Amino acid sequence: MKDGFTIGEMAGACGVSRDTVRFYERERLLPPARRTASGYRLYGEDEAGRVRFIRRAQSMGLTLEDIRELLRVQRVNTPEQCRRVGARLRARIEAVEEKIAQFRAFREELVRNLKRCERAEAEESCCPVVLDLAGNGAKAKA
Amino acid sequence: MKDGFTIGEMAGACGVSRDTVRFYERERLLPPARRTASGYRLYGEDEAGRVRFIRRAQSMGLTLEDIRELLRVQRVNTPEQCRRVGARLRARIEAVEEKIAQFRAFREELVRNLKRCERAEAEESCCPVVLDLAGNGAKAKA
DNA sequence: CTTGACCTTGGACTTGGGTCTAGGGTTTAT
DNA sequence: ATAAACCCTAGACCCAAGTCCAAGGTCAAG
Repeated sequence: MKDGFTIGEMAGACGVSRDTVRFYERERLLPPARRTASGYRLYGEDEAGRVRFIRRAQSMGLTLEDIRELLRVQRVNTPEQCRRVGARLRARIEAVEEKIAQFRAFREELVRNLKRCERAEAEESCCPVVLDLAGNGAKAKA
Repeated sequence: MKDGFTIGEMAGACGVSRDTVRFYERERLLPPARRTASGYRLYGEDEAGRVRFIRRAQSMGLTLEDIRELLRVQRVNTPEQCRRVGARLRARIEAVEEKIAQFRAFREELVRNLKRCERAEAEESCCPVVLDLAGNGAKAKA
């Protein structure tokens, strides 16, 4: 049986649980696995890569549904499909760029608060940190 | 009753539902609201700012628990607390920076796929897009 | 003084993304 | 040849973060 990994091996290698892998298969994020004669699932690097992609995408805030969409992109055949895929990718990239901008703004907000905190500390004036809650997009407080 | 917003007004202004506002109060992400004589909740810009902060932080991938932590930072008094707050903010900022880096990598991954897609289209060779699933961190396929 | 649009509470329900359990079968090491 | 450590399925369960509902109270307009 040396032509693949068992579910436990591959799950471990990807930092997820066996149950999660089976769950992804049920949810069609992974294709039905090859099986040994006795019915054990058998995996290779492909599947492992796919699981890692899912986790990465998830940590970027995509839902499993979004990811299913992205994965449908695989093994495209007609030029027509090809164009749709391109469009999908472009949309996704824009969304990611937007997200990066938001993160930067959020970071600035935290930094502002940290500075205030440090200034107060230096002055021994005792940190009047009140998070600058309204932040960028919000109406200022007059 | 012109000294504040009703729950519906302020929820609307923040793009959340009344139920969500009440939920945040129950979860102690908002302090118990002031009330009118008849028991209606009454809000000002402060609370609205706070709700917007929560939503922004959430969209950065923080859980309500994380946000509760950040909010506890408000109205700090002793220098001791001040230092803890500073540490917390610094940790959060680092986490956000890490996240930005991940996003950039993810973006690159999507761009690579898009390029492949476009190249294939140009060549009329029909898009053999197979998402480069393993991506940055993963073991290469041999 | 009623109608409709608001507000109150408490509690049940939902959805997404898993996680766990029971009741089996298999493989490997000893 | 048996125990430990895997694997299988189906289905129940869990948690976060809301969302919805019922049964009622309030307020502004007509």
